Amino acid sequence: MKPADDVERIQREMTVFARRARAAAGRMHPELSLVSYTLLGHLEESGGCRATDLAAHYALDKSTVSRQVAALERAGLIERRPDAEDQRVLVLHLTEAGRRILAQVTESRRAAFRERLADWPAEDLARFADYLVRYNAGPAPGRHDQGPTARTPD
Amino acid sequence: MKPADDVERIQREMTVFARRARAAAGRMHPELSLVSYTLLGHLEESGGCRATDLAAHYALDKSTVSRQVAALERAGLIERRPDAEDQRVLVLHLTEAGRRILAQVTESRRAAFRERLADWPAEDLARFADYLVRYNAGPAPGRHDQGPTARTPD
DNA sequence: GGCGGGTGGTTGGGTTATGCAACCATAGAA
DNA sequence: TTCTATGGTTGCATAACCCAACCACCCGCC
Repeated sequence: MKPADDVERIQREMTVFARRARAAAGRMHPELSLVSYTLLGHLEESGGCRATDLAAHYALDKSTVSRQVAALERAGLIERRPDAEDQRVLVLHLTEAGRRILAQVTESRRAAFRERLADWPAEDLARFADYLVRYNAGPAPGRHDQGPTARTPD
Repeated sequence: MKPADDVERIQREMTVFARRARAAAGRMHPELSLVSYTLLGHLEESGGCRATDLAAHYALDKSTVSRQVAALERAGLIERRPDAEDQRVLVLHLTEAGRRILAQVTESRRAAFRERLADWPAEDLARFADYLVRYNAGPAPGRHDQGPTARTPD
């Protein structure tokens, strides 16, 4: 099979996945949208970061992230701490409640995933994850985002 | 690495991909949203299908698909042909214009993908695509969709 | 010390995508 | 025929986005 075909398959299947994941997330956890969940996950993984970092990483507008973050804060799942280095910056951290909810949803999602991935060899699973990471590590298509020296889009 | 960790990585990276793809799609092809593009792609691949099939496949609501389809028809990219077997059914087909646009966008997207996937061994590419297909082929998490004998969600 | 550009964040405004529920038409079984 | 299930459409409310305007702060430079 030609690589170009694989590229198309990748695009298509990724989209299918995304759509279903969104639907499933909304269905399973009305309290935590897929985006919110993802943001929380990112916070946990990064151990706290700025709103701008989130925006860059997910190719979202500042304002969108700002609102999402505000909602998460209102819900008591994260807190914003001023940065000592830079007064403009608000570093986002998970609260205990946030950590708890996140773990809960993660576990629930994981269970669902595990079910459908049950018959996958661990090796394939790892390789699949590696592929995704590798893919996303590259520059975003048609848009510059993320990265230490991310420049503003326009 | 534990499989559970890989499962989480997969979820997270898929989401990142989805977000960026959406952003990039909107930026590159204002005329054709990511969803529309995907629907067209599905039509081409399937050689015509019902709106319900699309909804099931992408875990979208009937109404959402109905509107998207209506928009695509207004844009002259698809046409709805009554099914001889079942008068309720409208089979969706790509028009010439639709086929053309689709090819155009596909090529453009493919170029972007190719760029970032340039240094991937063809073997990895194929395997990556296979993983995605295999993943999506399974039952949707938290929701039953698609499939010959798809039962209604609720 | 005071300016001016650049960056982090918020808010106002408007658009689009989506889901849910209600409704119509047709198919199929009782 | 009547009753139920299925394909589709439409009304309505909501959520998520993006863009642009704006405020606060950092930094280099006068």
